[in-house]
Amino acid sequence: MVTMKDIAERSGVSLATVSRVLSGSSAVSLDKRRLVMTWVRKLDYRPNATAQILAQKKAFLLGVILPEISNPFFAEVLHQIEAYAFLSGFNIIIGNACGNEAKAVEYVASFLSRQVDGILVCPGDISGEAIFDRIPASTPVTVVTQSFEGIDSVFTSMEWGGDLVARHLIGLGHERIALLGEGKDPKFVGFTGEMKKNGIDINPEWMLAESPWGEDVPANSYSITRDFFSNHSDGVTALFAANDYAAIGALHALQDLGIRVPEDVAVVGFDNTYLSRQVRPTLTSVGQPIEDIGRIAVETILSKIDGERVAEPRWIPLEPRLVPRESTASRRNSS
Amino acid sequence: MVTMKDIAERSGVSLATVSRVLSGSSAVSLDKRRLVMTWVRKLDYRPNATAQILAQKKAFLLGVILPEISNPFFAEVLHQIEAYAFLSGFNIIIGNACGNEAKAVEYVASFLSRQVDGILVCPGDISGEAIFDRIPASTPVTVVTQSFEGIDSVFTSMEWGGDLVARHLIGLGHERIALLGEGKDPKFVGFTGEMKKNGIDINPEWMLAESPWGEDVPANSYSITRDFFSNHSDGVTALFAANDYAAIGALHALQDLGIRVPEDVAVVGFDNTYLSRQVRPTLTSVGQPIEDIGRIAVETILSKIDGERVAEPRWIPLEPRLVPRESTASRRNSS
DNA sequence: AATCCCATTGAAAGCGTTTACAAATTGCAG
DNA sequence: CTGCAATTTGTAAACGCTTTCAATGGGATT
Repeated sequence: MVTMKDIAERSGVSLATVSRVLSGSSAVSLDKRRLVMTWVRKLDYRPNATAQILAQKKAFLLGVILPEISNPFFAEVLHQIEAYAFLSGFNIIIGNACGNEAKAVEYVASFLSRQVDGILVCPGDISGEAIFDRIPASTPVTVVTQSFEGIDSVFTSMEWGGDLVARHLIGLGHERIALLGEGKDPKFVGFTGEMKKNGIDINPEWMLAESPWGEDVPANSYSITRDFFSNHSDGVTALFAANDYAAIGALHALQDLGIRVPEDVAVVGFDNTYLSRQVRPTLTSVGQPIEDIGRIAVETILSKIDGERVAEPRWIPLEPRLVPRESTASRRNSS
Repeated sequence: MVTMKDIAERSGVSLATVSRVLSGSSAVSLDKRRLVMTWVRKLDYRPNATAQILAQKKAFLLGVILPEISNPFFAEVLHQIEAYAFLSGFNIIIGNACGNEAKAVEYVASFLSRQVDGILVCPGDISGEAIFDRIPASTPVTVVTQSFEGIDSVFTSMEWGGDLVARHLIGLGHERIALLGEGKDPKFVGFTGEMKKNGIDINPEWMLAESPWGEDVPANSYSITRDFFSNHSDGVTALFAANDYAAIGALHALQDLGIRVPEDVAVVGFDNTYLSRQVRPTLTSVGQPIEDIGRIAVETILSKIDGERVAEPRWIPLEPRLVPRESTASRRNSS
């Protein structure tokens, strides 16, 4: 490997001068600069980032903790983070927690040891506590995709998403709407709140309870939906599922019962996964503004890295987007 | 930050002794060892990985170049690579090329500058040349997911995948089979080869040409398939698509024409994406052994990092898996 | 008691940068 | 010319660790 020392010797200048030429940190006479650059090119010199980090105490490295890379949503978040970090000259080192808190903690330790300039954390289903406890105050952190007490957070407001669905369905004339998921889910809270504002109450019996994150979500929601609509459908004209997987299970259940979507029952999913575009009928869904999340998360942490100290943690809720598709096409037109 | 020097001072021993205790590289008397460890714990000492890298010339870092993280397939490959790297104590630094060769090259430069121990490259659709040219022979590389002239490669044999499809369809009694994709695609080469071995020729007219990687693949394959089957379906009883996206477009086309799948026409996809499980009917597909790819890729590069020098590059073709689903259910049972 | 060996330890030289400080050179006003 | 500031350059000390080499000391061996 060719080092600065080699360049210095060939050019007959000191190490400091070479460093100055390379970094542009202070003026160097034109002739020496040219001389040095000539040798830099001739020997194809590449700086050793490790040595630079040690000397400068700046690594241009961001650690990213993810709950599960192979989940397309987080893969996309990572993609956006990477894109914006790249623009700012930062590299990304990843830690995939796999729902394993100990692994996440170990990754955090690695990151700190490697002198990362900051850590972005997508906690996913593991509690953040253990992670944040091990990050010293001197290392910037921001939570991505969720909000966390006392820590800068960039996330989508799920309540807001529920609002959007409510307004969308109200606009289409629906008043009797079943919910598929967990009642305390913020999106349902937002949804019922917005409905109530419009004088519409959601019957608690239409809350088809299901954990949206377990194994084999589509199959579960299939059977739950099938049960509901074959027994006591109760005049329900729309179904709002906690996510696209659940929505698709429901869709299949309705189709198997001979219930037409959207003519008889409209279906709304959540997350706007690419499934929602592939299924028939295509599925109305609510998407997170992933690009914004990534960009703003990176901006937030870079501003802290650049020394900005803000008194209190910033919570940045972002607005989701409703993407209307066939599964909620207007009833007037279709039936 | 507390450094080894602090530990040394508190314990009243030399830096060298602290280093020896921490690394276990050579014997230290029990009392000093205990003394040092006491202070290590008391001060919560954390080694500075950057300094270690500089001194040891080993970074325990793997660079991974990906064509597109948000593609679920590559996300899963990354996941597996991460899993095995983690077990060996290696961290992963990622570079997302986004089909942009210049970006890939820039990432490679970053990685080298950071003294990564090795680079795993998924070239995707960009030509590897430019990348490999910039990696000095001293840095281990292995290609993942594809094979590349003169470089260690871990990949799925697509010919083999074509074989599997051929045998599967033959076993179900199909003889007139349309192909949806590019004729020179290795999987089709494998397929036609295996068919020929069984005395079955594929009519060139049944080769429904389509680029499987462009924009809006499902829509394209939809119209191509629809054209074919509405005009001159020619007794074709099965369709083998180059990937699941294309297969799903075809599926919808057939359904819209009132052609039953699998009773009238069987459909086989490729890649075994999670779409294949969600679509109705569920889609028979051929999956890559992603876990094996990740594991073997990591094993391969680690063995090179550990100094193993093999004369000639290793090409490691892996066997794909055919996953039979509803779209090729036996015709005897169904019709 | 002298010799040798081994286990333990410390001093110091790296690893490849940056940077504070000082020295040398230049230009220019007095 | 002399003095002074500004510019350019070099020296050397960090940065935090590993590792070579030599030194020390205590047994065991003769």
